Amino acid sequence: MNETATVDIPEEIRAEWEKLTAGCVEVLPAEELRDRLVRAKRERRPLRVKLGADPSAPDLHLGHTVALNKLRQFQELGHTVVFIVGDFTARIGDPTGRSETRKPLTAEQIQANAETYLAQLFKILDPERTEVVRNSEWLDPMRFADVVRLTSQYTVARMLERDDFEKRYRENRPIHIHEFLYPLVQGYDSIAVRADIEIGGTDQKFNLLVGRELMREAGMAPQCIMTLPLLVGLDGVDKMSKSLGNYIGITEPPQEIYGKAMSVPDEMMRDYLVLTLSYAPAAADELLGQTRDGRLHPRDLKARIAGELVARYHGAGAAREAAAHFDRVFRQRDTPEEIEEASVAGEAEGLALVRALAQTGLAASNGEARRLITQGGVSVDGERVADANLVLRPGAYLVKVGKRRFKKVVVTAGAER
RNA sequence: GGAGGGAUGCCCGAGUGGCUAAAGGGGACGGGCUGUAAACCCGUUGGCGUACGCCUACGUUGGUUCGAAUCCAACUCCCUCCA
Repeated sequence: MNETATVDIPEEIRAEWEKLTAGCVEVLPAEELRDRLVRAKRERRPLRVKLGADPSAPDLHLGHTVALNKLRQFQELGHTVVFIVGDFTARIGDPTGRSETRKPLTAEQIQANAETYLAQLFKILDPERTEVVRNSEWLDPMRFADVVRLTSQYTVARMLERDDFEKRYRENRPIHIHEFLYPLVQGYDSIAVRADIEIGGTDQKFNLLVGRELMREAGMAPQCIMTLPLLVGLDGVDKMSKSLGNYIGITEPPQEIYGKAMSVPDEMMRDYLVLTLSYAPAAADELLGQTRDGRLHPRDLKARIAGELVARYHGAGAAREAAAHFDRVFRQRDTPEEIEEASVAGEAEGLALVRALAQTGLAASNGEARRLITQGGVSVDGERVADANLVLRPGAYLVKVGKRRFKKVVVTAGAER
């Protein structure tokens, strides 16, 4: 929020301005956004705020919610969200980056994904103020001549300005021609939905700007763009993404959300407060200040974040339960209230613990089970197991692996069949 | 059309005939400590067997050899450069 600070904001929209630009990295151009907000207010005309997403993976995680939260804030001020389901783009499969080539999705998969997507979307967005459109609506009917016309509005040199293209070009790594089409298609979407504003992560800046160019070319007022930080994932290093496994999915069970949130590095707490919980930056800083001068324990602040995240997606009751569960299992090292039960068949004299672990899924293989025992990671009925050759006689046992995996293992005598 | 480079375990990446189940890093997992599934430190990290051991694995197929990830041939895929 650097350059926006220099813009004069009239009193009539001061509060909204603060709210809407909170957490943003860039607002371009700030004057245009200001003017649009003022005009919208005077004319009582909601602005159209665009966000597009390819329904390639059906589950939303907190990273996605950063932009959605921002859209929600627009809605709270009366504006309209135009959500574009990139069903056309998903069909082609975006090979951007060095991630392994994404297999193109079938129409059915896209349809199914889009549906779960939308269902999750409205956990955050207000359906009353959301228009959902699919970009196949206007991309499917395009003829090749239309595509050529679109491509003629941009140059290779300008395309190469995009960071990741420039980098790959310089490093002699492949850039596929159709990747050049993506920014153009995204920009064309803006024309199709007559966007006033488009928001996206900082990695989208280039594409968002292309939208401006194309709109201007088309004789429309170019959209304003707002970029949001990329939420860093649980590892504290890379952006949150499903493929990196450092994510918290919004449909995950309460205990998972809570636990994963507790594993977020301390330094990330501010981002989580502002970006995932929509705290005003000043309020977040106040809390962090308290942790520094000892009035608030960092752990307690993190617990608050974890609890509020659970509450957001599962309700306050679930949040309390998740917190209680976490304290019980991880702080007091106690056993959880509910433990999954698994039954395994043994011989008359029982079954080797190693096998029991492998067969109940507590270990991936006998070898891993043996390793876990050797490393002191397994306990049975509260006793740490030292002997890797321990045999469980028929009966029921509470088996714990590591710090957080429990299972009630029932060993039955006499092999079935 | 021509020339060159490459394909290794979950990922990255070393390894150019036996000492290589394969260096190193990342990730993951376990332990210690703690404020937590933070941070930090230590350890483990193909499968099967209690174990000497056996099996599977270095793009695919075949070959050379007592012995190959390492040599040869063909094939598949990928990348770069010149035109």
